[in-house]
Amino acid sequence: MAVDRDHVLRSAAALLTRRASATMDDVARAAGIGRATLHRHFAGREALVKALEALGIQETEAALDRARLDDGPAEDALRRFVAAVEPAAGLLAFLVTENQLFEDDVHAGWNRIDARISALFRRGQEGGEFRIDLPPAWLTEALYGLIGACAWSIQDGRLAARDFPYMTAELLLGGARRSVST
Amino acid sequence: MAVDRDHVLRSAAALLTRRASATMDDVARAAGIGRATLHRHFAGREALVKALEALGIQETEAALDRARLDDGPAEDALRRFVAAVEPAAGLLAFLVTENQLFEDDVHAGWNRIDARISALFRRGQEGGEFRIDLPPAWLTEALYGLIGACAWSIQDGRLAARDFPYMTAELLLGGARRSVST
Amino acid sequence: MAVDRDHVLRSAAALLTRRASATMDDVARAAGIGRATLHRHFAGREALVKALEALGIQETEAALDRARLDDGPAEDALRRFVAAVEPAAGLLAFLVTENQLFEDDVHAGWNRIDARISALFRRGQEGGEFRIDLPPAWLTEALYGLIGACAWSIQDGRLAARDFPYMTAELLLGGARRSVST
Amino acid sequence: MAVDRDHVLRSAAALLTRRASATMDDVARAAGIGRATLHRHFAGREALVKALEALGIQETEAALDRARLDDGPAEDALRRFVAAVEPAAGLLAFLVTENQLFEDDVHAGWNRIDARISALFRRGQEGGEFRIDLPPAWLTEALYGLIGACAWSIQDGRLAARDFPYMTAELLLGGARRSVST
DNA sequence: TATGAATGAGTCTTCATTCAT
DNA sequence: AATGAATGAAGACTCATTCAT
Repeated sequence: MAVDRDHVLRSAAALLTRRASATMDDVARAAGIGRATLHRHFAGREALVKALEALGIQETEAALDRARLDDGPAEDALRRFVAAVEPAAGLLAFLVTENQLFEDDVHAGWNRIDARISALFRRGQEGGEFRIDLPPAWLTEALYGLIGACAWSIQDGRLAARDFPYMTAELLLGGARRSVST
Repeated sequence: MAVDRDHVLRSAAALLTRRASATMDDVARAAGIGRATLHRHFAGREALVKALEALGIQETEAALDRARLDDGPAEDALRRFVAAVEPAAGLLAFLVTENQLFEDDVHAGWNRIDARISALFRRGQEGGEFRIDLPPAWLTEALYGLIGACAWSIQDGRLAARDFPYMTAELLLGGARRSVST
Repeated sequence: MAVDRDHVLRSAAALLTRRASATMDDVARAAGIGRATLHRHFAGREALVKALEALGIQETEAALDRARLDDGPAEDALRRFVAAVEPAAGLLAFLVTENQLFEDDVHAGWNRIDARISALFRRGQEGGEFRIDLPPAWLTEALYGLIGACAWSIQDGRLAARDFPYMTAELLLGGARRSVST
Repeated sequence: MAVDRDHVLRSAAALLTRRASATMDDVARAAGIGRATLHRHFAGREALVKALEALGIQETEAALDRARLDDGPAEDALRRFVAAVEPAAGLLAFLVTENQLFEDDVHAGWNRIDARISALFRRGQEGGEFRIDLPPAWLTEALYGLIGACAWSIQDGRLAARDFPYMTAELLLGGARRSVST
């Protein structure tokens, strides 16, 4: 009964996102296997974290692909991305808080993601959709922050997962202020 | 040469906010004292973290007080709070990511803060300033997320500290979209 | 090569009886295992001491059982007990000097032992075998003291283990004075 | 208000006899002074212990002197010694359990005491007062054991201090058995 | 392959001791 | 002389990792 490597990764992501200091023992127990078996799947803690990072990068980039960021209004593209990235929100939140030991390929992947999202905001600014007093880099960081806040709220049961795209996109796009023209 | 307990707390906050897994040895070195002396000031790691949490609660509540949340337009009150809380942004980010061992007084303090900020958003909604499709609880969480994102950006040098209030308040209030009426 | 928990306990007893301040490292080395392995078997120093106490209680009570204290002359019963308890003399001496953290079950066990030995002395007094000017409680304490003295003498090589029962029982029963009637 | 060095020694003896692992802090608090002050009186823990040992040796030898061991029947001499040593029983018990780091003068003192007490028992044996099947060395050890048991019983409140000489001497001399000729 | 047992490395904590006042 | 503050050294404990079955 070969233990599914992906299953281990998923449960590890869920656990480590919530509590970055979780023990390898905790991770193993969360996956329903023994410590030693966990070590057979991932050479060590570092390898596990790297695998999580790689998975987060991969799923985020896949979400970016699915969102076709270059098509149509930037606002719609952003909504598509937020909806597409929802399943990986936990992994993304994990990545955001682990922003130190990024090395090599993970760092490169993160840069690619940054660049694509920033480019989207820039396109929106140049197209007159987005305001220009908030730099794309900050809008990108803010998006990460909102995704993280949303993911944590969902994990703690304060928010329903199905509300994620609306809450995140609406706040980022329109803010809390009541729109003047409405 | 009496070591100031407050000084130890400040440097510990700066370090632990950046790297939650920092060793007691690291914390001591950051404060310029020995491990044993650190233990004289804080009975153990747990006591240190609790002291940090208490400080974060305290400073955030002080910022809420200074912002006079009940005075004038809710939007202005929010701006005042964001500006007032800026020095404690790192502590606040630390609190947000440590969302587990909240116990007793810290939990109570956090609830007080939550209640006051939520009440501000509710006042804004009832006064017609804020949109009503985003619940106050989510707006509150989003504010935490933005403050955290901002604090991390500043710590990593991607954002200037003096831009904190504007970036945070503007995004939260107006969003990225270009205002229709402009 | 599974390390026997009982073997660890035995060597720990031998060491701690001799030197109560022995390090966990010392205990581990005496058992031929590493510090961490010792911690796998006993959650901590306190747990180890409690296990030793429990073992001492258990072996002493077993010796009491084997000695059939209620059968025949009290003097013979006492001789049987002293002979039966000899292998556990070190543990008993350890218990006597650790007379503080007795809690819960250990305390209860110690009380049971006290009661049974005191009852034996009382039976001897009531049967006319033992003098009545020395209270049973003191005779019991004296027995502990003699057992301890004997155990220490053996450990330090000043006395042969096979002489233990004779030396202890003879002195306790007859004292140093030459018997008048002999 | 010069703190009395002897007072510190006395309270330290009382504490360390009860709990050999007591902290220097505990010792200082028991003496009503600060840790640092304790260190002004005794260069270190080792020095304190050595001072205690020296005091124990000194008081025991003084008791031996006062008892005039060579005068009259050995039995009476033993009674005199037990009575004389009663105030130092706690110190003696401490010495008995600390039987390792005896070095130099302390060891020599202990040997002197051993020799004098053993000589007393030997004199009793040769004079026909004491039985000859229990070697003087063991009788000496047994005396220490009984003194220790008595001291512990007194400290724990299970025995009155004024009963010490009778209980100890009677048991050691006559044992528990009812004397035949009585 | 999976796992209980064992352990080296490293962190946390305490204690005896020193220092500055 | 006495003491609060500071700390080096050492012990207790945990965790990631390896090994034998």
